[in-house]
Amino acid sequence: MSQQSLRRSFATAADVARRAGVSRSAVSRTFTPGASVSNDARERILRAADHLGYRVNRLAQSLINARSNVIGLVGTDLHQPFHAELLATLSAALLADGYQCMLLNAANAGHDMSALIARVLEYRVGAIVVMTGTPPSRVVEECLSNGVPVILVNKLLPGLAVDTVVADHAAGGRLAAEHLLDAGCRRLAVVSSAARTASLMGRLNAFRARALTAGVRVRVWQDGPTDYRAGREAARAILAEESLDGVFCVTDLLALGFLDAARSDLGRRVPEDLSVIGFDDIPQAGWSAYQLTTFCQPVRDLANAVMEAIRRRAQAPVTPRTLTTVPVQLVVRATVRGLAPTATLS
Amino acid sequence: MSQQSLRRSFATAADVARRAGVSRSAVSRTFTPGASVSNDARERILRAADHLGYRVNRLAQSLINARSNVIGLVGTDLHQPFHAELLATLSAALLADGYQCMLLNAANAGHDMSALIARVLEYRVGAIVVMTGTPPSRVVEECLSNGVPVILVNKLLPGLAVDTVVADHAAGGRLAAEHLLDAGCRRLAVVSSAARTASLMGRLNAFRARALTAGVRVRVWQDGPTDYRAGREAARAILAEESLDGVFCVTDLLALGFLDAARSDLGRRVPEDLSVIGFDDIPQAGWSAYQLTTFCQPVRDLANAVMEAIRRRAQAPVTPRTLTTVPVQLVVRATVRGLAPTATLS
DNA sequence: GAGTAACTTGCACACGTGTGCAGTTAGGCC
DNA sequence: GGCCTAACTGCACACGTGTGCAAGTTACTC
Repeated sequence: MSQQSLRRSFATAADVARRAGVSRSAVSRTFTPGASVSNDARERILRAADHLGYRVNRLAQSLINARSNVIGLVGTDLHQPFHAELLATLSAALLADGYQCMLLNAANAGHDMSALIARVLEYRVGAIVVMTGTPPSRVVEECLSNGVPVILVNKLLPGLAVDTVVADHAAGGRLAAEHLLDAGCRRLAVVSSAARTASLMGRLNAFRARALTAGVRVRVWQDGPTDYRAGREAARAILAEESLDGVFCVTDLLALGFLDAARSDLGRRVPEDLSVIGFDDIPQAGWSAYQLTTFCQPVRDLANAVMEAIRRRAQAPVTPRTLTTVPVQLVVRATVRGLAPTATLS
Repeated sequence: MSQQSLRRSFATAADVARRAGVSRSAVSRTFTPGASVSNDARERILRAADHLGYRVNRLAQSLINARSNVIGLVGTDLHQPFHAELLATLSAALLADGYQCMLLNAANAGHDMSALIARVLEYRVGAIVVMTGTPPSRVVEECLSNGVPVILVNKLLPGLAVDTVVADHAAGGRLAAEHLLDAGCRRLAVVSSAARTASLMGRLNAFRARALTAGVRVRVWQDGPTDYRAGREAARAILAEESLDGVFCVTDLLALGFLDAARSDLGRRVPEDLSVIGFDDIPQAGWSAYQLTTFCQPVRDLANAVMEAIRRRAQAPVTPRTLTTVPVQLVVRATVRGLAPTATLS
């Protein structure tokens, strides 16, 4: 295909212009929607561009516009099912809208996160979406003061002009309590983690508040991370020391670990002796070894809300901050007593 | 912090130079490792830069160098546990080495993938890593002819000058067969998918070949995707029509679905009646509801090999293609008859 | 003290693109 | 045919940075 440019680097607009016998401006205009080029010239240019394998240099383009259409995606624990699903959905939506995603894996959380965000600022990203983990507000302020919008998913940073998208954690916690109470559970516990995230605390507090309304006290466990292993350890600790009949785990991973330990290590029957509810509705929750009753956090709705916020900021950068709440939905399966659906496994 | 530049955009090197009373070159050199600046000037410049919140504009920088230190990461099915883990590990390694990751989620695979790669080429990425899915060789050729190295993980594209990193799928398949034969299984099957990937076919063929060596024929199932649901369906189809005592699922997700269907839908006892082996060692394989015997595909080694290849190409772009094979490791758990470890669950 | 080497510094050009402005051309209408 | 409008085209500047080159400065050696 390419003749002399075999080992050379990319063709430039000037190369295309030379081959098509026009000025470089014409080439630029051909690739700029809405610009004015004659059909004849456009056709010659497109042919030349195709022949040379021309690709617009976004670096130069973004340099002019002072802003690239790259979006920074910040996240931690990307391997966790829910985070992975959110990332997959969000990145697909961004790509479909013509954006590019720069992935910031803040694996070693905390102070590292500011360094990562600072690095991505060097690319003049069009926006930064924080999916997981909480960024220090100093960094967020820096983004905002430089005109880079920040969008937070499932976390709250009051006092900053950031758009925020959250699932309705409080409704989930409240419904979880009601569901367990309806099933006749009276000795309740909630299993959370040492990370006092806004989303986790929202679920926990709403659960406890609703239970108290019914005169039921709640044993609270907050320790370790929010993964499978922590769920198992919570079960061993909690179930050994007191007898419970209803547990709300603020995360599916916690719930699945809790379930496994309760069943195989501690010999409890679920849901006969013990009811368990999770949160997130990760794929594993639906696997037939678990059939966990949980809450679906609609990832697609979250992603859509984020896209909405990005588009809004792109058009009008100075609009006031926005808070979008996405409803959650109870998914009834088979880990709550008496309320199991007439089991039909597809 | 910022005085007049509150709502302004980013500060430039010229701004810093003005404030520090030096030329713009000095600023550039201050942020270029190994360049020559006096300590006095450097200090004044750093102070001014800090005050103004200066960040090097990588767009302009990469425009000069004709190459950015952004790496394109191509993948499909990012929500699948193994893919998510590979992505998490690889992105962390890249960030630790000073690179940035541009994520290309080729969710709607096939022809879309070329469009995505073409788009990321516009950012003059330093390299492209294909983690999942197979890119059309036309696009790969375009990358190479433009001097953008391509690195393939777990797939083979013969005849192209691409560096390749693969796990030792053949060894895994062979060992799986041996492990089942050692356990006394004689009625074997392998469960794969309709996707005839090099990695999947490598596992399958080696398994079958090794079994044939022992005079055992193998029932082969290749249908649907490589997920949990497909594993269940395979179990229903295969176990209904013939009696088997050893099954190798080429993916853990397939194996877990197979296990669940075999146990709860079809009433088989595992491992007493039926032995099952998976591949990948995703976290769920170790959960106590499954305790799946499988092969660990060492994600960290794969990531390291990729990093190695990137560094090599960065230094010497014209070195001949490289093929790195990463060994896999049998993880013995409890789904193969008679060979379960003396169970101690930590 | 002179010569020289090493180190600093600023100028000016280059990277590849978008776009305002002015100039040119084509086409329609009287 | 002359005039007016609309469409098209090219020039030249701008974006923010890296770096070769030459000029300037400092320090060291004989």
